[in-house]
Amino acid sequence: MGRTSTAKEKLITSAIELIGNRSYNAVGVQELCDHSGVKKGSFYHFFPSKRDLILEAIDAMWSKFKEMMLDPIFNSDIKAFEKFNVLMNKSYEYQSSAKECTGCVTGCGIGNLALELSTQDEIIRQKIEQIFEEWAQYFEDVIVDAINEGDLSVDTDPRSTAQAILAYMEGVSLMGKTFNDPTMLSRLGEGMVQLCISKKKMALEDNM
Amino acid sequence: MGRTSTAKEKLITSAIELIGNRSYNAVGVQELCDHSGVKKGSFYHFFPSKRDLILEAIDAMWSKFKEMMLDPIFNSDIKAFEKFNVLMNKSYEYQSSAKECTGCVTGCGIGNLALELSTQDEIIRQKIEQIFEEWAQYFEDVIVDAINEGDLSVDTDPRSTAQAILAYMEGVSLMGKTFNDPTMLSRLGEGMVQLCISKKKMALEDNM
DNA sequence: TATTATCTGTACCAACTAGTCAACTATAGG
DNA sequence: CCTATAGTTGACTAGTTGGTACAGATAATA
Repeated sequence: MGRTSTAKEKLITSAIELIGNRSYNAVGVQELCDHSGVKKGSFYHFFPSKRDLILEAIDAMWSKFKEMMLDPIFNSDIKAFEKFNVLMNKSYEYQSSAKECTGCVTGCGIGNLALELSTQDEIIRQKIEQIFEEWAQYFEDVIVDAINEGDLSVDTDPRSTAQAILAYMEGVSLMGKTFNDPTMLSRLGEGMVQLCISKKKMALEDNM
Repeated sequence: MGRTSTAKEKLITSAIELIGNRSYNAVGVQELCDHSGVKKGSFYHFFPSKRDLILEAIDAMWSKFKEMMLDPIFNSDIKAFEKFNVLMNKSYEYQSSAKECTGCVTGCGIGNLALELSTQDEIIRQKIEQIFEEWAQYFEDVIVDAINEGDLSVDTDPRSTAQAILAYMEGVSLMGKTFNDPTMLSRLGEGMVQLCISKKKMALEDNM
């Protein structure tokens, strides 16, 4: 019964694109509507508020990121350790094409929203916190694998190492965006592996 | 001649506080004026636009950060390597008190603005790029020292290592803000040192 | 084909936005 | 003490913001 519509999907897509390129507060409801060819009445038919749109857009971004980046890499049979490098390379390619397309390195859409909104909207903060937790879990699993394969010291703390790598990725994205230079991602990408070295191993090394 | 005024300083201080806690676009000129007890007319007497205020506020933030954090640490005679840990600890303390005071980990004020405005305002982007360049220089000098003191392999690339450490700091701040948990800074702080280990040394280690 | 839930278009709103302006006041320096 | 100058004030604008109201259009189903 009733009619069907693609307005909701179009609005979410536009939100990811426009807000991803600028910021949540810099993009208005009207612009979102114009860009997706949807009238305001439809906007508020599907979303109680702009905030509800961004909430759904964040979910969509995360799903897309998992589907296109994390799952293909982390479910593959690449050597555990190498997965981080592959992820960084894919990120580099993504930011490169973003720059060619829009003139700007846009960084990590989720990280951008995290910094903009964490102190202003507790629900959004919690949502992104949960995403980061899930994201770090991908890394943690790989680190555990690497330990089991003997590529990483048994003294490595998988959880905090995973968080450190995620922090580093976000930091590198931030630098890439600030310098508007995608090569930052590939040049600094190597650091990810270094974050895996445990302190114990470093101590051993000191005595070499 | 004419009268004197503290309005300009008060506005800059308020901008650092309010925009630092929320975001550039989330804080209006009126609120800035109310918070600093300055009338709008005076605002536009001192600043041609809101954007000009943030430009000066960024300079003030950076000066204050250098004066209170970077200079005391990096001009001290602490062992080169240890300086990174001291910086992270001081950052942890700063974010802890921010949380006790406002309820929120605010992260790095400069990094926050970088992500919010880099794609929207080229001048601001360049300003922050330059700040990051200067900031990384502090790190680079220390790394060169550490190499000379024999604490770091001669194969270490000081410049890209310095950038990696800065990226990591910014990423850890982002995580701390997203999790609203200052202890993130101290727990992940150790990773800074690991980023200094050169690949050559890692290769040696692999053959152990 | 009629029904009915679903969706769309338009006109609207109050609140807020950054920014303007001219009249006013205080004071530093001669 | 004067006065040029720097700073203050509050009322004002024009445009935008997120959000609302609701009549009318549309199409999936029965």
